[in-house]
Amino acid sequence: MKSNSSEVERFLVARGVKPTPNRILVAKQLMIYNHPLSLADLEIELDPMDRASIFRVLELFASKDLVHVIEDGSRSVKYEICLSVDHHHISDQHVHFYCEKCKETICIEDVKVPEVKLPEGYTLRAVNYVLKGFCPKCGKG
Amino acid sequence: MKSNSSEVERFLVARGVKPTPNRILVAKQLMIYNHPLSLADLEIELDPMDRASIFRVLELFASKDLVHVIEDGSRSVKYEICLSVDHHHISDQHVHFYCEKCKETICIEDVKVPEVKLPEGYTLRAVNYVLKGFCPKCGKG
DNA sequence: TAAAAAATGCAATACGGTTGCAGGAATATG
DNA sequence: CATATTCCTGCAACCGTATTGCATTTTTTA
Repeated sequence: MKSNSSEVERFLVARGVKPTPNRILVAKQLMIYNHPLSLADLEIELDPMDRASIFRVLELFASKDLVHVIEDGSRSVKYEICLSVDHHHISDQHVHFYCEKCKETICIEDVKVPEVKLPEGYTLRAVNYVLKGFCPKCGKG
Repeated sequence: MKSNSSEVERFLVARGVKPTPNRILVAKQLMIYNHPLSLADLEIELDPMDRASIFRVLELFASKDLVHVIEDGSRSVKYEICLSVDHHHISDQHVHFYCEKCKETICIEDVKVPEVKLPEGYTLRAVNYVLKGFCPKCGKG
C-alpha cells in the first residue's frame, strides 16, 4: 500500500486535487488502513486535525471519486480510498460486510457488486451493497 | 393495498403484535404509501403523534419483521411495510433506488436483490442494496 | 507586493435518533 | 369488584454525527 508523502501527493495531483497538508494526511491514513473509516475514526487517527477540515477533505475526495462512500447502516458513513480510476464501474466495486456485533465494516474484495438492470428512465450513478450479520471473528452471534 | 382498521388489526395480530391505536395508525400509513418512509415523514403524516412513540412502534415492527429497514444513504432510515411473511429471504427482497435530486426512495419491485456467496465464516442476516442516481422524473440531472 | 482566492480551525448549530420518566390505559390477580 | 401490575404513550431532555458560518492563515494570482 503506497504511503509515503510524495507518492500520495502524486496520487492527488493525478486526480486533480491540490495536495495540501491535510489532504495528504487524510489520504495517507486511508491508504494505511485498508478498510473503510468513519469521520470519527479519522479524527482520532489524525488528531489534532480538525473534524470540519477532515470532513471537507472527504467531501472533496468523494466529489472527485477518490473515495468510495459506504453507508453500512451504522450511524456513521465510512470512507474507503479508491486507487484505481476505473473502480467507479459498479461491477468493479466489491461488497462490504458489516458485523453487527463488533461493528466493523469489512471489505470483501473477492465479491464484486452484482449488477442489476434498472427499468427505463433511471440514471445510475452509484450503488451501495452492504451485507450484514456476524463476521468470522464474532461467530454465530 | 389494505387500509381499513380491522384489516390492519388482523395483520398485526397475525404477526404477534398487539394492535394498539398508535400501531394501527403507523401500520396503516405505511400501507397507504407504497414506498419507504422515514421517521420524519411519519411524524408529519401522523401529527400529532409523538416522535418517540412512532419510533418505538417502528422499532417493534422491525424486531418482528413487519417492516424492512432501508438505509438509502440519505441521513435517515426508511421503513417499508412487509406484508408477506417470507420476504425475509434475501432473494425475495427487491432493490431500492434513491434519487439524489428529489431525495425519494423508490421500490424497484421488479428487480430482486442479487445474492452473493460470502467467504467461509460469515453469518448473513440482512442485506442492503440501494442504487443511486436520478429517477425518471428528475431526468439526467 | 498587493489583492484575491483557497484552505483551515474553532465554535456553533442542525438533525435524526434515542432514552428517562411520569401519567394513563389495559390487563391480570386476588 | 378492587387492586396490583404491566404495558403504552407523550413530553422533554439528551446524544452522536454531520454540517455550516466565520475569522484567520496560507497560497495563488495579478
